Amino acid sequence: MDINQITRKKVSDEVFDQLKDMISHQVWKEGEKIPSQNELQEMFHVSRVSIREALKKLESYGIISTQQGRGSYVARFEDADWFGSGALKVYRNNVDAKTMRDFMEFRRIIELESVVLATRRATADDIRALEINYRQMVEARGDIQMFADYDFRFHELLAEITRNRILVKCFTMVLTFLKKDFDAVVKKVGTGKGTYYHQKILDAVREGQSERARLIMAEHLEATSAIFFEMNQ
Amino acid sequence: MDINQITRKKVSDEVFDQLKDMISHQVWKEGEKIPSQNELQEMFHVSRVSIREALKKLESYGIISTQQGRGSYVARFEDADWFGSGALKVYRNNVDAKTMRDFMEFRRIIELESVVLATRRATADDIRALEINYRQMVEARGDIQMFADYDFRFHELLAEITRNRILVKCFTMVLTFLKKDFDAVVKKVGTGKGTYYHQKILDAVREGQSERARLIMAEHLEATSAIFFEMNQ
DNA sequence: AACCATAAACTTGTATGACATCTTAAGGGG
DNA sequence: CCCCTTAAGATGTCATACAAGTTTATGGTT
Repeated sequence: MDINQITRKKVSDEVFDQLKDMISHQVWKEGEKIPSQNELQEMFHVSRVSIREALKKLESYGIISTQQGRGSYVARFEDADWFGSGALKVYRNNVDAKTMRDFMEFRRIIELESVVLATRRATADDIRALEINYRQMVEARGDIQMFADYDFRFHELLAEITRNRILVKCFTMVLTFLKKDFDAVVKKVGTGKGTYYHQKILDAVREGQSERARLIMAEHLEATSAIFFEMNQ
Repeated sequence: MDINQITRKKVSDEVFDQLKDMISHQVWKEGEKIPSQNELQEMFHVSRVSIREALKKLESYGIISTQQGRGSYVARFEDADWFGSGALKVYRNNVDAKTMRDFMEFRRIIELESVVLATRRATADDIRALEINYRQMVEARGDIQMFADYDFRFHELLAEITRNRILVKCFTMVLTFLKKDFDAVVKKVGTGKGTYYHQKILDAVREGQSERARLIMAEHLEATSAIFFEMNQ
């Protein structure tokens, strides 16, 4: 059985998490100055060392920028070098509609190319992995969250089958960002549509018809993002 | 005239840079343990605080992982969350041929889609910016490095014209990684081919023919990567 | 000899105090 | 009013000590 890891978290990490959440909830907005290290020290009742370590991590993530003699300032989303790092989650709560559209559009680019390359490069084992995933997803129809996880995993599998590590990284980055919305859409539309599209994509991949796979994926994504924008109009 | 910024760098940043370079040059290989903080302290003749700050930055970049009581270990490229951060440069020197191919393939995906979207969304100002860039590039034929920079900028402009921030970020990430190779190819083939393709792409964008723009870009990239692989066979 | 519990040594994490360096605001003399 | 000096506030660095986690050494028991 699994033991609950009871590793006490490091003080500096707790401070980091709290500051991250506070910035995420816009206690201090983009470009604004956060309290000085002395003030934070008194707020959190920890040593300045721990405060500094937390700030250093935030700075490395591109969430704040620190200047000697002046203080630390919350970075602008534009400038922030949020890619891949934990910074993505920080900004997730307060990106504007335009940025969401950008993410959706980018996802489309990645996934359409992904399914084409995957179709060309899939081995027998890859096909089998997709089939297993499909079966598991169907069987999970009772548990919508589990269903959504298998759904997500199907797309991830396709990315992995391309054998392109950069593509996989990008895919993971974008889909991690969109996971919550992804789940929301699945819960909205239920399990029917998902299995329908996945089966047709799986067939196309199995038969090596990359262009057909691409078209079905395009339909699939179209339907998904339509629901999303309907929910967030 | 430009004054040479004579800001003395922070001690911790100098330590960071040196450690980064050492890891980049595989003084310690992936998975290996780097010296303890006490040893580093004596090696660099700085306080442990500065060492710790440098290590914290490396850890935040995903270049090392630190465990209390054990030490710091160089992260594996696979696990490293190198996206966007300075970590990319660390691994640049010692990625394998497969990863290079992945980057090239990914660049192709990004750029082909980029030029299509750019063609659809370009304003009169955007066209003008591209024309100016083209003219500057032609005029810079005498200085091959400046020529390469304008060349690079042309592609970057196309990405920006899509107005998709995620696309731009990804483009920048990949091209920053490939910049050195990019320059090398330009220096190899000279200025003729570059101006030829850029002009044809510019024409297609101006006339709003996205499919044609895409095809020429495909040719352009094909030629470029052919040279690259020829140089690195 | 093999085993195991305990202690010692090593490594990272946190706290405290002091001072250096940089930035900005305040104050004072022209 | 302007400029220079000064002071106050903020971050950067150093030294020291101790806490907490991990590995190694130790020494006795079986």
